Amino acid sequence: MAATLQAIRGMNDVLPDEAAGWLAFEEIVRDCMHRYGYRNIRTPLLEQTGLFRRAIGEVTDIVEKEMYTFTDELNGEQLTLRPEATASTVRAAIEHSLTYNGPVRLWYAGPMYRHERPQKGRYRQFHQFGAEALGFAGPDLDAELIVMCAALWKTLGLGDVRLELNSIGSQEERARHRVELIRFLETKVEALDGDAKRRMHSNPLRVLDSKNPVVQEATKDAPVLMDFLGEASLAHFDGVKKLLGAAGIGFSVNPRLVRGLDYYNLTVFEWITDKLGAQGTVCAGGRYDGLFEQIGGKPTPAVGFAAGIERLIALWQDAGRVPAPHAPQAYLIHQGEGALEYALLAAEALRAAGHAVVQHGGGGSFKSQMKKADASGAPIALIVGEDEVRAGELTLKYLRRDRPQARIRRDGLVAGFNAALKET
RNA sequence: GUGGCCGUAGCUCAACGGUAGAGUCCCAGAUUGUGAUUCUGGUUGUUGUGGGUUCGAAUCCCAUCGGCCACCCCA
Repeated sequence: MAATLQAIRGMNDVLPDEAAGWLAFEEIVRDCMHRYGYRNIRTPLLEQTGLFRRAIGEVTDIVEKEMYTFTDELNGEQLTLRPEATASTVRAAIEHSLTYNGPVRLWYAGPMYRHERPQKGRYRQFHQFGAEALGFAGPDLDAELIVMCAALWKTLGLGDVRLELNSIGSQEERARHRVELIRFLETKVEALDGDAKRRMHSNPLRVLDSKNPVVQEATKDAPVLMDFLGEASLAHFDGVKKLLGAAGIGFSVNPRLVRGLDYYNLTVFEWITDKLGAQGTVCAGGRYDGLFEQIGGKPTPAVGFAAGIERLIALWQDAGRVPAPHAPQAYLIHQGEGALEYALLAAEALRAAGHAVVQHGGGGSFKSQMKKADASGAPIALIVGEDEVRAGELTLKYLRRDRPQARIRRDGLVAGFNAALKET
């Protein structure tokens, strides 16, 4: 036998037992998006590498070392598996002039790819859903997205997520703060660790959310970005906070909250849990008013978020809220002369009426068929033997209730079955 | 990319230098047309892979692949 083939590291099979939960989860997300007026968009998993380099930022970790990038050997194009979907969504919006007639609300879901070392809640192929409100400038959409998330957590029954909020202002405001921050960090350089020193010039904001207590202590009097925000930025932030207050959504302002991707401005937010170990961020987003221009579109304000499906499903499981998979309504056992054809047609009649009926396959003794019927979780076993075929009937046995089994007429099958289902 | 722990039956695990085992699951029978309990019997392995040490390796050593967790970073 050839060497065993296995899935690529960090890319997981979602097996049927678990996939049932995924389907239920996705259905809840779809329903939520629909209720808020967001329309689905499906973009390719593969894009030109340049899209992500320009959108996400050349000096981010994602672009520098985490992208699955390769050359298409057939035509020499540089391609990348999407590490996130906002860039693709905006690219599609520009390419198809989606905001020509005014702003649009969009949502997506699907796999993303980042070449990181796998650990709890972090995989090389992982799944996100997200929403993007394109063409809206005011704080109302920032708030709407956050309110929508809160509603979704409520539907899912997740209690252990908290909201952190910040405003990172405009590019100009960040630039002025950056100068002051670097000046401050240079005075503390002996207290900084290697990571902090490295980032001091490349991404000084990142130094502020270091997990190293020594670095935290040394930077506790660092210049705060919030103090550099002008009137317009502060008004926008106040608008968001006021709406969240009105909606009764609790949050804490974290002045050190920054986002990993370059395209954000003004509002940034994260939904965080303490229940998933080191990967506590379950959903994150913010405003990205500059992104359209950055990748060649007309200036268009926009705001969005992305949520990690694996992380949310893990939380959902912890909370014990994942619904049990649907069992079939009946398991159909057959044995003897003419029973197979008879059973097949009976099953088809029930399925046409909307019922989930599993017909036993692969032979086996009557006893083993009964065992399969039990294991299927179905409330009812339907039995077809030579007796039933001759009589034009089926035997109906309740598997989960102590009720006598009964014969039902084949020509009144659907009605008889419906009546029996009510007794389960 | 860095570090720690770990890879034995489909699953959960034992054996820690001397014959690879248990539970569970699965299959069959007890019960020839009636499941989930019980009893009886049965199948299941290149001990992740490749080298090395040894009379002898699941066990010790090295490499490699994979898993888990953390760092970095992120959803």
